[in-house]
Amino acid sequence: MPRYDAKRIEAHWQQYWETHQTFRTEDTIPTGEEANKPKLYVLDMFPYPSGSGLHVGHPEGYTATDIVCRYSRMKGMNVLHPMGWDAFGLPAEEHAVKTGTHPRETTEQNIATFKRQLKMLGFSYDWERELATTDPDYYRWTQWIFLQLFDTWYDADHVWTGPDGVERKGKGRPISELPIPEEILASGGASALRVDAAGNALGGLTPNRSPEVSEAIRRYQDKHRLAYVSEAPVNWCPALGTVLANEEIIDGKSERGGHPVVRMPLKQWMLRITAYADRLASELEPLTWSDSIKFMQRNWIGRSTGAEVDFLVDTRDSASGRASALRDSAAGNALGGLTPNRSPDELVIRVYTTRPDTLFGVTYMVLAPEHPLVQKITTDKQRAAVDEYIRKSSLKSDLDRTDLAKEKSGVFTGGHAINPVNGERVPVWIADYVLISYGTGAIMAVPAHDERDYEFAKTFGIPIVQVVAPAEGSGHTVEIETAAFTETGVSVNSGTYNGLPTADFKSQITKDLTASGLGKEAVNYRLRDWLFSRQRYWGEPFPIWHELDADGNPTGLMRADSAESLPVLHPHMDDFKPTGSPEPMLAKATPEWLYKTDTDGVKLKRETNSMPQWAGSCWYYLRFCDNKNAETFIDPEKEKYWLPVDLYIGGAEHAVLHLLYSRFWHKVLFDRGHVSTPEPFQKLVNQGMILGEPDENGKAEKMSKSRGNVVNPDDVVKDYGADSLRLYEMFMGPLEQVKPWQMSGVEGVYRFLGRVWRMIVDDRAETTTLSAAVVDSPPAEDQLRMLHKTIKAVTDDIDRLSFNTAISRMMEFTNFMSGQETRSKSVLEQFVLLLNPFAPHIAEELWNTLKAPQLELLENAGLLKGHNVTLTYEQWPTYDPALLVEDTVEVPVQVNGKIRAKIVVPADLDAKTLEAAARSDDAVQKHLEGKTVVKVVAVPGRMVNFVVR
RNA sequence: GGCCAGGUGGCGAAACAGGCAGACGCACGGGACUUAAAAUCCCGGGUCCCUAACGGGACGUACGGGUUCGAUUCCCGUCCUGGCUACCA
Repeated sequence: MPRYDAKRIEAHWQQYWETHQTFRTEDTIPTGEEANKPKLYVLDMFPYPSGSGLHVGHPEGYTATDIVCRYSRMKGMNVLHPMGWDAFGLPAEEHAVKTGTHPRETTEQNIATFKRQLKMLGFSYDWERELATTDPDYYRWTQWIFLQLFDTWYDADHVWTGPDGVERKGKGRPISELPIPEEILASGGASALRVDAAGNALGGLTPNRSPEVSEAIRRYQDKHRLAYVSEAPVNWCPALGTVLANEEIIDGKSERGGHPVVRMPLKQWMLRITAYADRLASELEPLTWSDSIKFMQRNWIGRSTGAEVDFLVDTRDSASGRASALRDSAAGNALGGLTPNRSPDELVIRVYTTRPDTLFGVTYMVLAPEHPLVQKITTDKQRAAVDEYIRKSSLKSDLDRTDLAKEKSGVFTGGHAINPVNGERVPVWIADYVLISYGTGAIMAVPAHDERDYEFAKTFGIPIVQVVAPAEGSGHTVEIETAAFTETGVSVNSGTYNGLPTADFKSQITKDLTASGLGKEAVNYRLRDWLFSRQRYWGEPFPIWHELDADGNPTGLMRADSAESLPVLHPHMDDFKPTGSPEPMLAKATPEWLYKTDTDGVKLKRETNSMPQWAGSCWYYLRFCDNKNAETFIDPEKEKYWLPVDLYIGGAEHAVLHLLYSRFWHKVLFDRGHVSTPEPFQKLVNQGMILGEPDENGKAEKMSKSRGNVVNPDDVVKDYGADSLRLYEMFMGPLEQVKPWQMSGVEGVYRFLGRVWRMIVDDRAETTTLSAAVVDSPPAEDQLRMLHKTIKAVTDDIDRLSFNTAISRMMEFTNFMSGQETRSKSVLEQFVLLLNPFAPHIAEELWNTLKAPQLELLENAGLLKGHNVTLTYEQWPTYDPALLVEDTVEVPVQVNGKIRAKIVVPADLDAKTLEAAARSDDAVQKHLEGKTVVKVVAVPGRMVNFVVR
């Protein structure tokens, strides 16, 4: 009993918190007195409950948020601090393939383990709000949000003012409000059919419209939805049995497991995140996120501005041998004399460039091997070589393609195109350094001013024409024989444009191209639409049906499940083995699950893809505010009260994926009026990774099973207790920094807690009683001053999430106080309150020991209630600034910047007197002897510096 | 290659606004208590030099320059480490 017994104390208080629901946040929005409390929503990135249990990396962020929450409760805030499980995902399904255990069973076991471990660490979560993305009550609403995406199109020109009062351009609107082009409305033969598309929720169908027109409208709408089906080359991973998003592929291999990935065309669900690219980039600005994360997001979105330029194909050497459409006058005029109203059989290569000012330097063009024009412009002579190149590059995985990055490859198609600015005939090549998925899939190559083009031109002996010269005084030099010049400058060899600075040239040529119909300003994004379907079992089924014709073939038309019919549950399955083909797992479901006939007699087949793991994590922070609501995904009042998340802490590995997807969904919900804030996470902090224990060379590596350096929180808690683990993880160093684990450091904070214990408790007594040194009398002045210094330091440190320094200040307090023969009880009580956010179990125990007489009185009077016992809702200590002022200070005295003496003077001594005091010091005089003082700098209370010669 | 973050004792680190570099902790050394050990408590410490000692001096925050009375802190250049990204036209 007398010794600091972490195990007993922690078990007792965890039990207490549980039975008294100490950390329960009221489900209703506070009213009356309570409404004056500021709200604080503090969120952890919820974990994937893996089979291996909690890792010491998890409690790092969780402890940080827990400190903020416990501190804020004591500051009188209404705190929301929930926890849940990102529980869909491949490992549970892979386990099912191996053992036949249903993924739900594995998932539930893993959740139980995680929950036990988190409770063991004493985090102050409101467990009433627990949720798992795999709960039907949860994914019902994931499916519902998908239907919102399915029901939304992006109106890029719509100018509107959101509930936040900010004017925006571009809005997600109901698909029923999508304007239908006249030619579609007229396509059914019925002339001038007037349609009020806005009036109809379901596909804009009106009874007086011909079936052909209705179908055309539906197909048109389907092309504009934020959730749409597209057939495109995607990343198929045979080992995982699923397609993967670009974001999930690293160096041509799957991020999970490192399996090879091949590209093949497949029909897949896509989410139109590119529509929100601009807003996702620009609305990042006001958020309190680290610059590096903002930068990574902006980079991922990769907005660039430039121009699209049309190059007419010179058909005289095309394989088809068609009559030339090229006017021979082409070369005559500045802009090639090409007229905008071209004949339909002319072939045009449209390129995207950020440097339209280098158009005069184009010496060849490149199409991506997959470009649709390749076949048309390839000459018979080159056909064999071109086909061979296409075949080879299609076989290459992305990995091979990047591996070969150093060596440029490509083949001449035999075709030529006409440079619109000077009418020159330029050869057209294909090469895999041009990607079909970016820009137009074709480039104009300017070897003189682009490194990649330069390298390619050198490899294949293509001419290099310099059209930009360094601006005068820029300090740049050009040696076009050895390297490309990629800087901006002044144009040369560019006809009438000569002498223009790059920026001016860009805007001028873009204007001229636009005027002649040969080009236009264009914006491009690195960001691609989000591939949203997977072929696995353990993910959310899509709430979508495909219409079948009389023969049972899909017509390409779709129907959505009604919101009321959700959730779409998983079918029962015994066999979880991947099909080995891109055929989804759910296609193996029973016919009852797969097929139905709708009320209008149309046969329907279920969508058998499932959603990716990102889906559930895109909106969980919303559901925490109202996790039991059966009517809607979140009550609008609760959403308004709790959102946005005030502090979000998690690993930097989610810098672009989860955090971008989540923001995208949130913006769609915002546009559709379901949430009131444009952004979900106001402040974001990334904790640094915890590395393994350093080896004998002092080198620390990432924890991993294969290195055998994984630290299990269970073991640490067993040996030292949860308070020590929490304290150590915060004491290691700054939260955001990468730092190595050192078990001896845990020992150190454990010793500190022992000192705190003995500072207050008599560790030789039979029961937990106060140390004889603790006296119930007014504190001595130095104790009081130490306390107030500590209160200020700890408070300031928590406010800036500097937990390591907060702990060291509490250590200083303890070192000082332990040395005092009598310790004021009131001072110790205040200190225990400061300790509480960091080491809550021992703090509760000490608080109750210090408060025992008062508590006993209350108990005898029958007034003892839960919140009288726990210190959770005690007021956070405040400090008196007057007590922090020292009477005297030690001031360093420098001579020529070198410290020669330290003098003790009254703290408020003015500069003149301070200088005199410094000058009279013996050591200073010695250094001033025989020298001339040219200048004296005296800063009251800080320092004195004599400048001598 | 590009971008971001960082480089301070044997180690993790601190110095928040240009003003005493190394708080706090670990490891280490010495001492007390003990039959002994553990636990606990006390003391010590950047490096080098001078001194028997008290004490004193020089150097020191990756490296080289600069601004300043004064630089770990600001500026320029170089090197190294970690992270992200990678033919995005």
